[in-house]
Amino acid sequence: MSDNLLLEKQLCFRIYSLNKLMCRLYAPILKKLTLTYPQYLAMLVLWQHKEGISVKKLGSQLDLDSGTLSPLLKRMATQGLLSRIRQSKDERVVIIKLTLKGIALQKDAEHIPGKMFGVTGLTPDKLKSLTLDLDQLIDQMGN
Amino acid sequence: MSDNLLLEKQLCFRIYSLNKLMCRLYAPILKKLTLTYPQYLAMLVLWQHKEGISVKKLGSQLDLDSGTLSPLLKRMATQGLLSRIRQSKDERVVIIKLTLKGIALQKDAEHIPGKMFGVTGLTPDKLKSLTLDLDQLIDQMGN
DNA sequence: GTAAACTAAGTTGCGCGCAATATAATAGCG
DNA sequence: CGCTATTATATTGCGCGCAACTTAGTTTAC
Repeated sequence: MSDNLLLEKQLCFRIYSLNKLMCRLYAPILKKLTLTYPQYLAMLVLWQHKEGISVKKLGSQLDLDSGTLSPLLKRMATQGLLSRIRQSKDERVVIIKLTLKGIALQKDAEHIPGKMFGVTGLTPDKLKSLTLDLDQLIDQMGN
Repeated sequence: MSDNLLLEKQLCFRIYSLNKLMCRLYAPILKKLTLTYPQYLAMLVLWQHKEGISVKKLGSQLDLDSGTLSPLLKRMATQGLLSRIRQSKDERVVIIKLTLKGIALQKDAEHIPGKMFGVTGLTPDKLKSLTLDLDQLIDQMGN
């Protein structure tokens, strides 16, 4: 009976733990913007598409399906951060567009990346190489 | 307005995506063992503690609190994988102990780490260095 | 020895993440 | 044109993950 089944040996457990840690560190910061962690990730995309973006395209960037996004976006619409409008040209498509309130949140978020970078304790070079490693891994694992 | 808020620049998004990818790749394999991904992680600890372990200690190894673990362990007990017995010496403590069925599952799981390592496409050296990097990051971020 | 503080586990409620399914609109093909 | 296949979004149900709270048992301090 080999010891390959030790928790400490699993790469997946490190990813799992690190993801939880990230969420926990972001949560109190994002709470001030009334955003959850996944909502923040959605906002990152939406801030780059102030002209509006379909649920489908948003989902492909975030790697999330409509089963996750539909209720998430509905909650954000309730908060007044975005509007959900069906495209008349193709009635299947719903376009997500930030409201002025949603756009305004960007200013309050601008300090976050720098702050979190500080928390990681990484050097810029180390961040870059880790980013490359993770991208390669994500690519290899089939996304 | 700098571009620090680009999704593609975020380390946290890579961790988030990679974690989801991991779950998706493990899920079909673990389904054959009637385990979810978090349940599998719990089993890794339990297979190393066949004499039994308290919910508290299990939680500290997995970095999960009783709010997550209690229902998870209850479901696993329902499946007949483990027993939950209060310690007479200290009635607050519940000891989790694998059943014969739970112990037997280990044989069916032994092929998983090797299989998943193959999926990552990593060399043993690369796995080792990535593991060190992630451990350092987890450590720095305060666990 | 009793009140207060602490600890372990459980419960409730909510937001994901995803499988499975449903609904409705469009595209493609004969 | 009509029928099928495909596409976009939404819904349902379930298992986390965690905050907030509850319950019950133990420790501490006076």
